[in-house]
Amino acid sequence: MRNFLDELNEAQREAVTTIDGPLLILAGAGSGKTKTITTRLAYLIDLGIDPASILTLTFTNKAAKEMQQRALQMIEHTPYPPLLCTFHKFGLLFLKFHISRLGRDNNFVIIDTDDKKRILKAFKSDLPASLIASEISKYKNSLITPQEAIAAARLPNFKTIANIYKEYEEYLLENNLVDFDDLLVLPYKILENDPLLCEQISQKYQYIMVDEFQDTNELQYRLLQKLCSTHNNLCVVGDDDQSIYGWRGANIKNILEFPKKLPNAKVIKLEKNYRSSQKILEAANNLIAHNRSRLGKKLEATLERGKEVKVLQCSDEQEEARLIAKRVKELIKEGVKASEIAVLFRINALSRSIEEALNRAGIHFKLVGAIRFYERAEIKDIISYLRIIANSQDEFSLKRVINKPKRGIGKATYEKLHTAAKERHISILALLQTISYKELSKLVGAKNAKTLQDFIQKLQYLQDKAQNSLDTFIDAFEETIALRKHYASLPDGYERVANIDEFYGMFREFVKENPKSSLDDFINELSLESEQDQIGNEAVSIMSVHASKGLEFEHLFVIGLEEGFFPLTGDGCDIEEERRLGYVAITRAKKELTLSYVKSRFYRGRRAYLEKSRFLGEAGLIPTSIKIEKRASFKKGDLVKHKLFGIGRVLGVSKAGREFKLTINFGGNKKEILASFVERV
DNA sequence: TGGGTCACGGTTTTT
DNA sequence: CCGTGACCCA
Repeated sequence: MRNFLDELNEAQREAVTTIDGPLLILAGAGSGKTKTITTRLAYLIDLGIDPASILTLTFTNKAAKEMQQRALQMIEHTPYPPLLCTFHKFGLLFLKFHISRLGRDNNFVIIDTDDKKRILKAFKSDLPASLIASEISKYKNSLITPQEAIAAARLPNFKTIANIYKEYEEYLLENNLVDFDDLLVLPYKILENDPLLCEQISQKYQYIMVDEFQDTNELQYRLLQKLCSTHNNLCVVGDDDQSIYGWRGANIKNILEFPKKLPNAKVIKLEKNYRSSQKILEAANNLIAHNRSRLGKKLEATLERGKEVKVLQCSDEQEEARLIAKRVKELIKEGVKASEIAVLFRINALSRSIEEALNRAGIHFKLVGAIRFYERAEIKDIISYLRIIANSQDEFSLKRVINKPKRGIGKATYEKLHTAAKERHISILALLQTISYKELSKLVGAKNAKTLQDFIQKLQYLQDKAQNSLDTFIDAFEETIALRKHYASLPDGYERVANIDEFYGMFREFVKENPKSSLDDFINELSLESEQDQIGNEAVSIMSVHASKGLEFEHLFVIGLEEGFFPLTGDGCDIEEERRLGYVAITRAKKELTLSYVKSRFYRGRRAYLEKSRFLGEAGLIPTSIKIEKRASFKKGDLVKHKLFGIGRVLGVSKAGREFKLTINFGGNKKEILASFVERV
């Protein structure tokens, strides 16, 4: 153990050896955060603390996996490893043991966001399912019940949403489904209702660590409070300057106010940076210093001065992409590994020109986090099949696959089955399993009845197979359902077939490694799995700034540093969060950093003329021109044309924020209009 | 049932 | 400009 401590700097060592009471480790970008956490874990165990009493929570599977690996390397003599997993995985484990306290069976199935929307769509409403989904998520994360939501709703739209929320919850309960929010909400409710259990659990986990604490939402924070209610041994690690998930509910106050909320909390700052050159850190420090709500810390360089940060000015996105591709090619020629090069952008729409230019230059690249594996239609099809095989109540999965591959069972037939099942208060599958052929043909016609009976027989056969011989299950699955064959017959099926093969392979591997597990276990494991970890060795990575968090590259390009794109302005824009995004982007770079902007960019079918980003000036990369007061392009007496009102004459000009407002006389009709909405005649 | 056409709207993403 | 979803007709 000694030697592990010797490898740490002073602040890191203090963080590792402070083990009692609340502790906030403010870990700047590239400051050895993972090393500190994993060493702390090893240290605790080395002190003789029971690994079973240590809990470490992360946000992503990737982080959990990485830490697990690194910690295990350090811990040599432990009978069992400490629990280190995502919040959601912890919730899942908890529910497997305790969901019975809510009167529910622990063979529940986890649904993902896509499934959620599918369910919501079935409750017809004119509001988009995605909106309803996010509103429901907000309710859940604020621990508001459907009844409370209905009672509080004033506006008609909110009433609709609240009512759908109620129906949705009933649907989940009926089908024994659990959504991602439930994995946290339900454990919280259980702990809230049962103080004795809460105390027991808190006693069980004497030492709790949380990674990326700046990304916790309200519910996660409250769950943590429950978990450490008896001891307050809560060590949180994070960086307020890297909080970039406010828009999805992360509450930056959790980290900003941690010292205030827990007055005896110790705060340790890790400010020594081991990743980037001095020049790069300077830019990062300069930029983030413009934020007001932060705990305040400054990255200190340990590496050499390095190259100047480059600012690349281009006329348009074509040139920008071409110049970057050219430089990337040079780097590769010089022997730089492609995996050490990345191009980042604020919004995915900007990736296109880069992709094209890299393609043209013959550079291998990988678009990180575009469409996720398990969100692909073909994979979701298989998963849906697996779900109905594992849990025959699962109606929405059935809906997805009942006509896949096409069997001629369309919407109309499905509706007939749905109403018939509802009348009898059973699931469609149960209906199909019990109904006689005669009755079924009366309901949907002889041809469909035959198809459905055949379908149900296949499912029953597979259900049997899943229970008795999971090792050969997946082969039996392809034999009976023939999804792979189906996709292979489609014109663009090549990639889909490859995905299906990969999935089948994953399944076989899982069964091999977990011989005692059930199909249910596989599905649950899968729902929490993502695969953003495979960043190719041979390829240049191109990705959004969000997707780059936690990664590092020797040579980094950040494109689109223009007002309106980065920072991305618009309604609900949080300029400080945008700045933190800029900070995250810059601090990904180790040796060489290039920031580019264009004068004009083709976007949404039109060419937009843009100003360079204020971040360039704030980072001290270009001289901050003393703000020249923007002059109005119109004056009194000018003739102008408006799309709707036609031609008019300017009567007056006034300022409206960064813009100018014109008073215009359209044939006796006086209007106040922003200058950007009219053009000179 | 399912293929075709048109209108519309459009950040960032993990579990 | 491009993908999605609603709607219509064979």
